[in-house]
Amino acid sequence: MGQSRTRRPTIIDVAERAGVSKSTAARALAGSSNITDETRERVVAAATSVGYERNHLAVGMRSGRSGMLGLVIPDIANPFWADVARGAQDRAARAGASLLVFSSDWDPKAEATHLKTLRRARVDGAIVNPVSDNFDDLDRFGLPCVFIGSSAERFPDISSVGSDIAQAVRLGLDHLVAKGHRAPALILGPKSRLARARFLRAVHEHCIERDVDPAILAIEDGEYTVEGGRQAMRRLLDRPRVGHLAVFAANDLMALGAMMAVRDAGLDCPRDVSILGFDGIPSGEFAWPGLTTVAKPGRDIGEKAVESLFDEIQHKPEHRRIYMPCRLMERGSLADLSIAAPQRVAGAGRV
Amino acid sequence: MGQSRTRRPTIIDVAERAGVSKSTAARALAGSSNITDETRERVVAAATSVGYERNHLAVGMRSGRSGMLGLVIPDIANPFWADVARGAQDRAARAGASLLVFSSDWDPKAEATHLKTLRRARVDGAIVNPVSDNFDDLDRFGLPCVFIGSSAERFPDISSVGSDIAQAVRLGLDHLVAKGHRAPALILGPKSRLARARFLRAVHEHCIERDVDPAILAIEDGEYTVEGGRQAMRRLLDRPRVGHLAVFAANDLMALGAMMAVRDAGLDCPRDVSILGFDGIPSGEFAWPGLTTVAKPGRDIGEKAVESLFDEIQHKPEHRRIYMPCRLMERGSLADLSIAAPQRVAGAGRV
DNA sequence: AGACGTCATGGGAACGTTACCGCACACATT
DNA sequence: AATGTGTGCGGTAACGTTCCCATGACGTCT
Repeated sequence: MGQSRTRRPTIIDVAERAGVSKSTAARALAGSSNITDETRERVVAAATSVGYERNHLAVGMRSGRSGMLGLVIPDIANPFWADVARGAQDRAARAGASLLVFSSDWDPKAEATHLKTLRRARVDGAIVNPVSDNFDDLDRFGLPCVFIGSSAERFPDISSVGSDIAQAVRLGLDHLVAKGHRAPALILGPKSRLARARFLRAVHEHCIERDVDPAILAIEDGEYTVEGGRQAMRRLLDRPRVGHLAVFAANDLMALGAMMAVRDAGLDCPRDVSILGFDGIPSGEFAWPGLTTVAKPGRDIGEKAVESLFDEIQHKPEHRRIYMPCRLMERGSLADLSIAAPQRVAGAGRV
Repeated sequence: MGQSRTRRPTIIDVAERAGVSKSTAARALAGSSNITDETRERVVAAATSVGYERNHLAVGMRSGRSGMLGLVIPDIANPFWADVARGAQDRAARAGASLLVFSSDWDPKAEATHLKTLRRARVDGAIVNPVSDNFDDLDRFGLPCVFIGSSAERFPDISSVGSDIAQAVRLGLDHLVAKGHRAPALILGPKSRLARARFLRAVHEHCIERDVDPAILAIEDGEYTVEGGRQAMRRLLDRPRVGHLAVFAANDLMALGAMMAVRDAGLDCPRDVSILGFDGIPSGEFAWPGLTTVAKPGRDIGEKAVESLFDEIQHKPEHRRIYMPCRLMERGSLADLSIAAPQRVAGAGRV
């Protein structure tokens, strides 16, 4: 209460109170080496009685390990990345480490600044969703690093954790086929993003396995936003088509935007148009109809990234590249053509 | 590239390269005191040439200031808290500080653990959404602290930042009245939560000012979740009523749950039931109809909390208690009875 | 019984930084 | 010419911890 402004007790205070040297006190508190039980108990008692708490700054300076990890993601306010952060945080806490979180806003300059801050703070390592193409600085100072997200593929030398896009796309397309949609239209992200290419490649592979010509698939691009999805869907609806339209969007926000565009056009989802999303953000649950989507394991990615980073810090790079499996969240945005009317299958795919 | 495993350069390396003592090097790098321009330039050149970066751990140990702040919130994966975290993070970064984020999951034990970790990490101060009623430990070690959220009111001695519930409720009720709903039903949180009492008190005051008897308002409780709101709405719909029903939910998730319950009952929002939320989470935008809500300024709260914490750290407690204004986000979940049919006003409120 | 190993403990250095003090020199003042 | 004043710089201590080595006591083996 009143003694707020006094100095925090150090190990020397503990040692004095226990009547031993600081070396002995340190040993007793560390728990391990040669110490009489009696001495250890006395030191521990002294420590709790003065309210001693080990100074991690000093430990870090002495040992070269700060016990802190850095996390640089585009935006902590984005639900997916918040989920990643949560997973990373929990995993780090379980190992007694703390997490320094920074948002780069997809800005390479901000990213560089944050990385500099992390190095100055002497974090033991960093997890980064890379925006910039240039990571010389990271290499130069030897900051152990693990990348997350699709863009990590640009850096083959660095360990990374991401979602298994191939498996996710397969999951989504299999589900579409099961519901009677053989050749869905695609709403993809901007051509500049690497994630787009990976997504498209996975779709192609799947189509070829199923003897569907990938070329017949309708494709529209847009920004990875609600508005981007809305506009892409609008263009899709403007195209000539027969029967039911199924759409696979590369991102939940786009899928939700697409849903809005369907409504704007006076059509009904899922009666006239089926929509499948990709991400698994909570908002999809509240849309009407609920958005069926392929959910990325954000939290698991965060956890695995931390584990991978620990390996990296200890110089045992067992796994260079980890892909986490996604799972399907079935809600109401897909019509089931296989039961209701098995004869009239997806628009462009047949006839 | 190859020189990864070499020791990071210290100020001594800089000093040697510049041909000065480390004191001089430190002075030159600090920028301030008596130094020839020529010497300073030489030191700065040496620093950049060896890639020197000041070790914050050492600085922290020497100065007693770690340059880090702690943030303990219920859940970083909750959109509102993520928004708070984002604001705090940005504000801290602007001041050259880093933020350590922890999620307590509304668990007092986890909260205590996180606070202990923060003290050990020697953060300069902490921002906490308090779960526990017992903060003796905080006082005892004199960790500068700022509280956020409604529950902060339990601790009158500690600075706090929160949303202005009274103003928010007034905003919501005024809007309801403007749309022709004089006496809305309320969906509130559990009786144990302080936020509930504050919300209800604000409603009462507003009603009395408007000559409406608060006792006539229908009230249902529930957990602050989608399911809680759904069940509360179900009970509300089971009650006898006349005409249009308007509902003010104390939380957006509950409001979305209520919306689902309306749909489950075969009714239409906003035709049969109007729903007003409170929080401003992004999901409200994607619901159908879009959720009209009173939005809390999460980001601003985070920023203000950091500023307040800086004041606290420097022992100038100018403002002990800050309430941030909320704003109305109008979307589609409220029927406008004032135009369409001004004669048949809200159910229980009249006649 | 003497040499040696084991074990609990104490003393000191080191991590990288900054604050303080002191020294030497230049210049202005009496 | 002797004294004060200011300025640029170097030396050293200190922050709190851990690690290494030295010391002394005790027990064991030949």
